[in-house]
Amino acid sequence: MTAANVRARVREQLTSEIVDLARRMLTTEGAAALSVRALARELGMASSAVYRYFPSRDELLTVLILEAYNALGEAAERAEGAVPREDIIGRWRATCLAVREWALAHPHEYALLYGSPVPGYAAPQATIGPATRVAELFVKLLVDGHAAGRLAVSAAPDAQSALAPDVLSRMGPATQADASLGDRAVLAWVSIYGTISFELFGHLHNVVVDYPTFFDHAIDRLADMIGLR
Amino acid sequence: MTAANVRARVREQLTSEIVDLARRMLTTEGAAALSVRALARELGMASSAVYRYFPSRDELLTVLILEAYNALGEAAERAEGAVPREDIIGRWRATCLAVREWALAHPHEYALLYGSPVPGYAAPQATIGPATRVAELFVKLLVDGHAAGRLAVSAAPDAQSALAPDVLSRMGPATQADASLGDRAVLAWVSIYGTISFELFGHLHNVVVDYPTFFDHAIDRLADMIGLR
DNA sequence: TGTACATCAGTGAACGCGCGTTCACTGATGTAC
DNA sequence: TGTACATCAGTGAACGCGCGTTCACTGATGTAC
Repeated sequence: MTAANVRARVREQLTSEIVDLARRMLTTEGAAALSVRALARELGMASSAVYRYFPSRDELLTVLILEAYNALGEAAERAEGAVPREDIIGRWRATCLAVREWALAHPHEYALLYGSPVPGYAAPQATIGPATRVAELFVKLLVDGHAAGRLAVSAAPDAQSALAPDVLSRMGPATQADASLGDRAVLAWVSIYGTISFELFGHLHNVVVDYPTFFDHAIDRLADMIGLR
Repeated sequence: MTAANVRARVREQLTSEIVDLARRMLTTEGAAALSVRALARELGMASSAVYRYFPSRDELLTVLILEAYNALGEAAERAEGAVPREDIIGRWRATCLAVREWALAHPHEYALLYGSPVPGYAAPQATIGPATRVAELFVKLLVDGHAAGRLAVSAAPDAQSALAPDVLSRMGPATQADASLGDRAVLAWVSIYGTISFELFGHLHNVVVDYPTFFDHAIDRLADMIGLR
């Protein structure tokens, strides 16, 4: 290994050490408390040194957002992947449960992804891919469900979809037979996140007593709404 | 009118002028940009003078949150109130549409109410009432719907609700006949907010093309889920 | 292998900014006799 | 009605804090000949 490679490796290690610490700070204190200076303080180095590794605070935030999307996506993929392919409802349930579990375990990260947009921060292109990993699972679910005949398709005449054409086409042939299927699926997907957000942000306080059961009911109802069986 | 009353009246006027300006700043710049100093600057007075009217920034934020909840509640009540009492689905639709409309017209206020919790800010008791005005409309809807026989009640054996007992009791006798009714209603309510939040926060970008239509479909689907007819 | 140079990581001070809140104060307005 | 006192609104300076980012620098590490 050349000397240059040693240097590169050391650099990589410190870079990931910075990200690790930033993630820990985000987890415990929230995004608002994540500052370059606090980070440097914790690392025991000058705040200016951090700029050798990240050009700005926003860049660092972007990395954290990317990581969070990927962590959530991975958790969902792992849970969903453990269910037999033909058990469509089981896959739906596993995905939803994994999202909620991850959100409860990482409330600040979840809020960063799905809470109010951070003022002055514009999500760069690079976040789009990781941001859609969970959605991708739902899309495959629809395709597989239709192929396996486990997706109720009831054509309503002159129904029209409000979705983007390429989203519909990715959802597969079922959306052509049933124009409302895509919209219902997106609504279900959104409702899952709405439920989790409301739970996490405290809007179900004094309304729901047994959160896991409530979520469980929600999953089943929404599966029903999509037409999974 | 005594001199003291004049003073009190002047004081009241300036107080509401401050709140007005604060609301305008919140509307245009968002909650993060709302600072006592910026406010005073805009008012043309010393920042310390503001403290004659509000003991702290948090107190001011609380007033704005209260106002926002009340404005949203009022908008929903007005829209819902304009629909004939016996048109249960019409009332449901009007309420949902009013909430979305208000949210689109006041995105920063909506984010303040339903986005990520503001770090370090604990909502005081006083916000609870106004916060439930819209929910109250939905509850009445259920009660009236059941009384009018416009609420499908299908008892599922050994189903159990995850809701707080007093919420169930406020929802009326229908929840006793159908244990899942309350949960479904709350899920629908949450889903409406989830849909609005996702639209507002940009998560439906590249997914939904026609937002009003998507929301319209959502309303109908969710009414169906509750069992309204 | 040794030396001259280039690259790089990290430092510490500084810039310029904004914030919430306090405090002693000045004047104006109101009150009591 | 006039005067002494009390109340109140608003001021301006200050405290103490934190932030992101820049910049000239030192010293160590790597590279080319």
